[in-house]
Amino acid sequence: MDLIDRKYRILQAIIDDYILTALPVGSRTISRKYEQKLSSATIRNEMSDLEELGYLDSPHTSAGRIPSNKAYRLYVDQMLRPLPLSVEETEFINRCFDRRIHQVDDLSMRIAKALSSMTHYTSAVMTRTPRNEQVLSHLQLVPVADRRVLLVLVTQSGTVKQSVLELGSPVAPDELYAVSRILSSQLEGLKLSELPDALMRLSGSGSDVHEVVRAMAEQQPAESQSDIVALAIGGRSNLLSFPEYADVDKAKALLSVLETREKIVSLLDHHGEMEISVRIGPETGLEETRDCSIVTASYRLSDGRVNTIGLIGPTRMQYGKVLSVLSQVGRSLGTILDEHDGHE
Amino acid sequence: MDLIDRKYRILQAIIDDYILTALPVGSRTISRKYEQKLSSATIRNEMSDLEELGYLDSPHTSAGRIPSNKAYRLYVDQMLRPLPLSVEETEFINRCFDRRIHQVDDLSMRIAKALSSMTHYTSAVMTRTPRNEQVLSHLQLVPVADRRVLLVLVTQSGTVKQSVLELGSPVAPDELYAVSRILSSQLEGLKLSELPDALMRLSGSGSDVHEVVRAMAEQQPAESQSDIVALAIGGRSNLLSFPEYADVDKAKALLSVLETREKIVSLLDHHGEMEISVRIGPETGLEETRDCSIVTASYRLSDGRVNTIGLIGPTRMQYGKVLSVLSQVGRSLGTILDEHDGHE
DNA sequence: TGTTAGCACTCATCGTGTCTGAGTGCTAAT
DNA sequence: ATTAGCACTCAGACACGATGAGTGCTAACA
Repeated sequence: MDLIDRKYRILQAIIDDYILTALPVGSRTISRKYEQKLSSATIRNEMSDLEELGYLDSPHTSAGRIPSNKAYRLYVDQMLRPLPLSVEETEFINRCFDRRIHQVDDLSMRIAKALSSMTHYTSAVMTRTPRNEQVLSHLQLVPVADRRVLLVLVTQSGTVKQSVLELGSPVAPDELYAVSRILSSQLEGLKLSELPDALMRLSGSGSDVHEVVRAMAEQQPAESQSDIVALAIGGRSNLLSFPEYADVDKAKALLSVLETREKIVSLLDHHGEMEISVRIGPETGLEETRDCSIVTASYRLSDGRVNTIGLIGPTRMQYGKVLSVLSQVGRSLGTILDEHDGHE
Repeated sequence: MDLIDRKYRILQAIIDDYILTALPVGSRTISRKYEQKLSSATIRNEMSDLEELGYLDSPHTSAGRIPSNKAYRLYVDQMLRPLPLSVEETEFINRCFDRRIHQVDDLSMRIAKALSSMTHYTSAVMTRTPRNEQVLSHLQLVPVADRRVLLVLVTQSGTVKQSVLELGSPVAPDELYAVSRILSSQLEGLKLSELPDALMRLSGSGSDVHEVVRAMAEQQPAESQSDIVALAIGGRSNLLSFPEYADVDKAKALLSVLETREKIVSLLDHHGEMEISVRIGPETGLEETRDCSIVTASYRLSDGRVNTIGLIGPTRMQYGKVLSVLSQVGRSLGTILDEHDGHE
């Protein structure tokens, strides 16, 4: 269904205006601000057609029209002119990455803060480290109590994973360091997914080693299936500025979702092929976000980790800006992380 | 200024009622629900006195009274009867700790979730690890790029700290592992605060070691002053249920504070001697929280770490319940962490 | 002297009715 | 095909009075 040029332009004008103001837009507005050659009556006819085609909704008889999800879809897929970032914005992004990144652990948080402060939406930064592609770089046991040991696993991509082991019998601290060295040299270089098998093979060793191996083997199955997922959320309170969340209950429902780790992850995980994905309304997959849009950018790093950054806001989102910001930040982040990765 | 018994009881009734309903409470309500021996007129006289004494405010002429901060202070300090937790609640808390704590990293988050789901307020869990009391247990270098190295420090209390070093000249991965071993054996057992000095002494060693030592020494000063602070926040959206935040702007202002790490830390850090502290309104110290109350419980663990758990809500907080929950959870948490700590 | 009944007064809230203005759809003229 | 004109709709703003929960004060009472 091709829309003839004029309808197309009018629809675009309506969407642009509504994104800006959040107010239903009427024929007169379009005629004055966007299509001065045409009278409001003409616009009215076109709008009526557009409504019939499913691109517009009217909240009630005598309010203007608002774009439907179908309209946003069209807008994102075909009407979007890339909005170049301003010099200030580019500089802002660069400054974020420019700084020496000494604290790895809060890099995600810094990016999330930057994303949300630039766009005024809520941002998420997720790094998914697939367990079965990660190679163990070092293993360290730290005594915390008689029968309790902290196990620290460091992978070659720099991910650190801690867990607590419950030993059947106490092991002296000095012994533990010896065990650390033995296990570390035995297991280094293996993929995390190979650990269970390797542990099986080791279970015949000296008694202290055996004890630790047993404890590791015991907790391994529970963990080995799931990837390691690091998550940072920024600018939650930004959502409260939008008139669509003037109703506190709506706001609460949405913010609750943003407190549930699994839900956020499910929102960020899209299984499409695209690097950048825009999901509108119900496409987001969750009931609670049926009138939000989510834009995500995903990059697979050379060590198998997948980095996803995303923004969530009302369907009336500034898609142009959001897309530019995400792709720019995504690019910078990909570069810096892959450099990190030894393939600079 | 001692309040005679009756005034005292009436004030208590007013506070109780207001905490429950959030509605200004009138003389008639008190006379019917709390002091049936007295007529509303008598209550009126007493309330008038209480207002003059600064314990009550009236929003406007004909709208009942609401407790002032001074009243809450008195309430917390003198009127509070400890509210025992129900069986279900105690069990709920136990279940949180009962579970094998394999994932150390999300213990805080689990506690925060539990606190906020039990109280319907917003919770915070903070663990402050003072750098100068922590003993290094292991040091590991992981190559991430030619001139970039991930430094992982593990302390004897099980805290893991990562940072990225920028090397002046590239070091081969194999070399790096050798350096790891050397440095680890040299530095193990030292306090983190002793690292800078120790690094000075080591700077004469082999060239690769030297390079790493230099990079560590370079970033050390920036970090060595500040403690390592881990923070988890739970139930932010709970705040939106309270009528005091029906106004989205107020809600936004408060939620913004809860997105600023430093502000949260400043709210949780109180320098009193008490294990449990209740701060009301302006006592919280931040402009943005001038009509909130914050209750915190702090426990110093035997290895020097300080654990603080806290709840934030409107000044009209259920102090009784909050205090019981916090002290119960604090106790359990202290136990489990100190057991962790080798002193089981 | 402390307590209470009674009364005048205040003021937020709620429902009602009216008005206004932005919007639409339709029809007839250009 | 476009537009001017007109009747119609409907949310939002405003004014108005009624309601009722509250107060303070005074005078009577135990």
